[in-house]
Amino acid sequence: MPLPPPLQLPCHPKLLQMPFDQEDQRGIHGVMLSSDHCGLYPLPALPLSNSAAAAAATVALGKHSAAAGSMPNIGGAEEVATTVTKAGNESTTCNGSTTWWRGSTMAAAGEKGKMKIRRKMREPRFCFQTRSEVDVLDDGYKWRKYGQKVVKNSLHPRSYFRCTHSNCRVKKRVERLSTDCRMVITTYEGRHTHSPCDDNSSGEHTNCFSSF
DNA sequence: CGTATTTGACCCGCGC
DNA sequence: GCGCGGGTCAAATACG
Repeated sequence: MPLPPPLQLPCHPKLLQMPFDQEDQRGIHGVMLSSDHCGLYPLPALPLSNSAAAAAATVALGKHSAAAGSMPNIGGAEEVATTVTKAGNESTTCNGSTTWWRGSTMAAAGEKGKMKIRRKMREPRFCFQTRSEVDVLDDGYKWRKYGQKVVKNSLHPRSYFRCTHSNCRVKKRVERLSTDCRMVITTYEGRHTHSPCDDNSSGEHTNCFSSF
């Protein structure tokens, strides 16, 4: 069996990008979809720091075919997307940059003493709830883990990743639902400044999400 | 040996 | 002001 394809987002990346551009920069911006093999369904409240995320679950969605072609209420409140995947983690070769995120994050935040500034800055976020056998879904980007934390009210630790691209400050958190260990919550924070293809010189990924 | 991951410590925001 | 919990750092360790 060939390697499973990268994570297929349930809608067009252009649509995923929309909330970033339309909403303010303070809160969570998510595409909150749930998906099973037969369709999409609203999500329960997610364990996000911003309680407003709970309201995100109210998005009414049709069948997956509708989601693939159009995204209702995309410009409204925060939403979360979920898809089903059994994708494994393709191990792609990093470009070898030793500065990976420091060049961007530390430059933007300054040194440690300016962490306050950095933390004040809220990045737009997307949340995906995914039924997956693997924690880290291959979305076409190259991620580097920088932390793991056991969070309260969760049986599973939360993992923290950064995009390895030198000028990309995108982060993502990955955690499993305590109520259903098969479900993985992936939260993207920030926007990629590059296409996934930039991370994979092989060009293996044809579905580039240039919008995150 | 270079790179990625792990993990304990630290920092900060927020609620009380 | 204090404590808790989430997020990040960075040294140690693992891995290819």
